[in-house]
Amino acid sequence: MNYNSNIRTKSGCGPLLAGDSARLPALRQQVFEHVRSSGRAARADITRDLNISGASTTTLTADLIDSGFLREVDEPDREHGRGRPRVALEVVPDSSYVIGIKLSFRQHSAVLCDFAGNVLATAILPTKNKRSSEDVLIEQIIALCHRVIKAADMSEQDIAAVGGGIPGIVDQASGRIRWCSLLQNTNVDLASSFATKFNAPLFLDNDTNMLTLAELWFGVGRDKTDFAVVTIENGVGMGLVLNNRLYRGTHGVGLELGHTKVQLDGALCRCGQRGCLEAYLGDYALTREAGTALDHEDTTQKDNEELLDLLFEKAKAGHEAAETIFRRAGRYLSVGLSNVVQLFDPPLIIISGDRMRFDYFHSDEVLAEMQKLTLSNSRQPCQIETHTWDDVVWARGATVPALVALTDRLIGGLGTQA
Amino acid sequence: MNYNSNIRTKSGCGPLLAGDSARLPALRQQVFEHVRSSGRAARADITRDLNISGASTTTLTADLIDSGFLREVDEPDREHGRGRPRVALEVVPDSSYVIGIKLSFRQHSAVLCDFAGNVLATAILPTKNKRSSEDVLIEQIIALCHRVIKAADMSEQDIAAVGGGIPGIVDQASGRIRWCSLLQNTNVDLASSFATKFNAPLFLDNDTNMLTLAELWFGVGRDKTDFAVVTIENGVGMGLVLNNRLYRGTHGVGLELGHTKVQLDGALCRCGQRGCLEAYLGDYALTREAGTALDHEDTTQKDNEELLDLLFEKAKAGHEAAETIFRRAGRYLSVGLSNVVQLFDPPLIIISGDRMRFDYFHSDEVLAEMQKLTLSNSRQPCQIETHTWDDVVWARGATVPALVALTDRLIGGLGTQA
DNA sequence: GCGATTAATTTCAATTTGCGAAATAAAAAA
DNA sequence: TTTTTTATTTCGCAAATTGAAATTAATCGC
Repeated sequence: MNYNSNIRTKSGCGPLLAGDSARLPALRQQVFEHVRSSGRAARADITRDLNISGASTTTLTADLIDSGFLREVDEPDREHGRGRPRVALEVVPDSSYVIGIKLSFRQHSAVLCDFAGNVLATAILPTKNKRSSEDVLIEQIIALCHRVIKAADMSEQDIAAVGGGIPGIVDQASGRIRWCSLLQNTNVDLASSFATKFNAPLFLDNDTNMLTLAELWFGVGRDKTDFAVVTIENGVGMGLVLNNRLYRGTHGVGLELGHTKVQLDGALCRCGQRGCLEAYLGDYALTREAGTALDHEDTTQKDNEELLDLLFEKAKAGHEAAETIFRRAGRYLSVGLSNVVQLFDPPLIIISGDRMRFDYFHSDEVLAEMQKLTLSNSRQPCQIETHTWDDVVWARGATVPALVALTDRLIGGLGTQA
Repeated sequence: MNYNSNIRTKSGCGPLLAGDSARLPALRQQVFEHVRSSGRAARADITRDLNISGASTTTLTADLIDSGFLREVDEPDREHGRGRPRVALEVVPDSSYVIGIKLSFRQHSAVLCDFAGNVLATAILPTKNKRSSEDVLIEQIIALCHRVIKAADMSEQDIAAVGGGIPGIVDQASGRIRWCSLLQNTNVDLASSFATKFNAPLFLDNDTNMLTLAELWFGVGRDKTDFAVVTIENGVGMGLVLNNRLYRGTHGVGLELGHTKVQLDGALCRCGQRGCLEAYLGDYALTREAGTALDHEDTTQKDNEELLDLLFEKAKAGHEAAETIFRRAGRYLSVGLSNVVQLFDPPLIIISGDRMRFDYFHSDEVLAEMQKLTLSNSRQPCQIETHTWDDVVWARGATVPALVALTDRLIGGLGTQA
C-alpha cells in the first residue's frame, strides 16, 4: 500500500507539475549574474535593475566581494552630474576558468574563458574526415584542451569545467551521446569517460544549441527573450530561445528544421523522406545536380567540398544552370524561414553556419521572398540577421553550460537554466 | 555585415533583461494553487510536493483557511496505514465566481465556474451569421452573461471576472481587439467598453489560446509542461504551451499553422499566398472543389456549411471525387502536423475544432502518414489526441485568465502566468 | 484493551532575507 | 563655503521559513 499517494478524489483544475518549475536563484546569484551580464554595474544600477532595496545591494555585493567574485573598479566614472559618484563593480575574471569546444569533421575548436566570459585563448585541432571510436575522440578532446590551456599559459588544474558541442543527438542532462556523426558507436557516455581522464566535468550538448547559447550570451540575442537560430551546415538545424531559456524539445533531438516538409512528394532527402527542406539546401542536394549542370570532366574527381565551391564559382560567373541550383535552394530557404515565422512569431531569426558563405542564401531576394511568404497581419516584419560561421563562436557557446554550472556551484544553490 | 559585432569585448556576457522575468508567487499562493490543481491535498502532500517545511504548511494553510479560501474536508480518509490520518484540504468553491465565453459566428457560448473551477451553468446565445458593430457585440456578450448567471441562479454582483475568447487578433495585455472576424471595425477596445456596462472586468484573448488553456487547466495537457494544440475550424490555428505557460509569440498574432507553406506555389489561399496549409484544409478549400466533384444541381443553392456536409456525406457513401478532396486534405494535415513535430518536438499534440467531425482528418491513415513523415531518430513518436469540438470547452478555457487574475488579486501579489 | 509504533500536524524558538528610514559620503552647483 | 544632489551604508525591524521537539490520532501486536 502506498501511503504517500495524494488524496485525490476530486481531480481539481490547473496545471500539475507546477512545483518543479525552477525556483529563482538566490538574490546573491542574481546580483552576480547581473554584474556579469552588464559587464560593469554600480550598486545603484543593481538596485534599480533588480528592483531590490539599496540596503540589500550593499549587503549582497559586500558578501560577493568578500568571497572574491566581484570587485570595485578603480577607474573613476567618466562622467556624472551632481552627487556622490557611483562605483562600478565587475566580476573578478580570474577566479575560475572554463573551456568550450566544438567538435566537427574538419577540425575541433576550443576557447578558454575566464569567469567573466572573456576569451583568453583559442586553439584548433585539425582532424581527418572520418568517424572515429570513442577512445580516439576522447583523446582528441583532451589533446585539444591541453592545447588551449597551453596557449593560455595555464595548467589543467586551473580549469573548472568544460562544455562541448557535437553534431549529433545528445541527452544533455546525462551527457550521453545517442548518436553522433563523428562516432562509430551509438549511445556513448562521453562525459563519464572524460571525467576519468581530465580534472573537470564535461557538459555536452548538440552543437546548434551551443550556437544558440552563444547568441544568447554573447551575441544579438542578449537583449531578446525569444529568438530563433537557423544553422545551415551539412544539415539544416534550428535552436530556439523562449523566455530567455534554450528550448530543447522533449527528446533533445534538436529542432529539425531541415526535415520539415516544404513540398509534398518533393526531392529525395538523405533521411529517406521526400520534400524535406534539407533535400533542397543540403550540400548533397546542391552537388547531386552539379553533375548535370556542369561539364562532366569538371565534376568527376572532386570531393564534395570542392565541387560545391566550383558550383558556386560558376554560378557567380554567370553559369545559368549552376545559378538555378542556388536560386532554387534560396527560394526554399525562404519558405523554411517563413514557416518558422508563422509558427513561432519570433522577433528575430539569426541565420548562421558554414553554407552562408554562399551569398545566394542571404541575398535580399531570399529575405524579400520570405517576407512575402509571411502573413503580415499588420505585424512588424521579423528581423533577420546573418552571422559569421566562425567555429570559435560555436566553441564560445559551449562555454555557457560550463559557466552556468560553475556559477550555480560557486555562488548559488538553485540553478538558473541556460 | 560586421562579423565581430556579436562579440562585445567589455560589455559583459549572458542574457540581459533577466531581472524582469516574473518572480514566483508567494508561497501562500503556491499552496492555494497546489490544492486547487490537486482537487484535494493534505498538508503532508503539500509539504512534499512543494518541497517546503511542515511548519510553513501549517502556517500557510491556517492563514488560507482563516481567509476563507481553503477548508478541511470532513469525509475521513478511506484508507491509511498506521499513524495519524491526513486531513485533506480543498478550495472553498463558492468564495468567487467567474464566467468564460467563446464568441463565434453561429453562436456565443458561456460557462459559469466557481473558484475551484467547477462548472455551475452553461448558456448559449445563437447569433446571425454576419459581422456586427462593437455595440451590438457588447450587448450580445452582456446578454449572454446574464443568461448564464440566471441559469446558475445568481446575480451580476456575484461575478468577479469574465474571460472571453474571440476569433481574431487580440492584444491580450490591453484587451484591445486588433481585428476580429465578428466585428465590422478594427482596433476595438472591447474590454473597456465592457467595463462600463458590467460589474466585472473582461479579459480577452484569441480563441485558440483559450482552447489551449482549457487543455492545460482541465484537459490532457495538465500533466505536460509542453504541448501543442491544433485547431481546425474555419482556419487552421495553433496554441503552444511551453514550460507550463501559454506561449503567445511576439506579436500576439497567434501561431499561424494554417499559413505555413506545405507546397511551394501550391493552391491559392484566401490570404493571397499559395501553398498554405489552410488552402488545402480550410472550408473554402474543400467547397471550392465541390462544384467540380458533385452534380451541379446539388451544389448551387446551398451555403458553405451545407455544402461541406453534403460533400462529406457523399464521400462516406463512396463518391470517389468527393473522397479525394478529403483524402488530400488529410494528407496535407499530416504534413502540417509532422512539421510541428519536427520543429517543436512536443510530447503531445491535441487536435481539435469543429472540422474534426470529418473523420478523414483523424483517421489512422492521417496519423500513420504523419509518423512516416517524421524523422524518428530513435525517438518515441509524438502522442496525438483528437478532442471534442464542443464550444463549452472553449468557453471553459476562457475562464482561465479570469481565474488567474482573480487568484492573483485575492490571494497573492505577484502573478503566476497563465 | 494496552502499550508500542507510526505518521500527520502543530508549536516554538531561531534564522535568514530583505526592507525602510535615517545617516553618512562624495561630488557638483550656487 | 554652503547647498544640493546622488550613492552608499548603517541600523533596527518585520516577514518568511525552517528545524527540532512536542502533540495528536490512528494502527498493530499481544
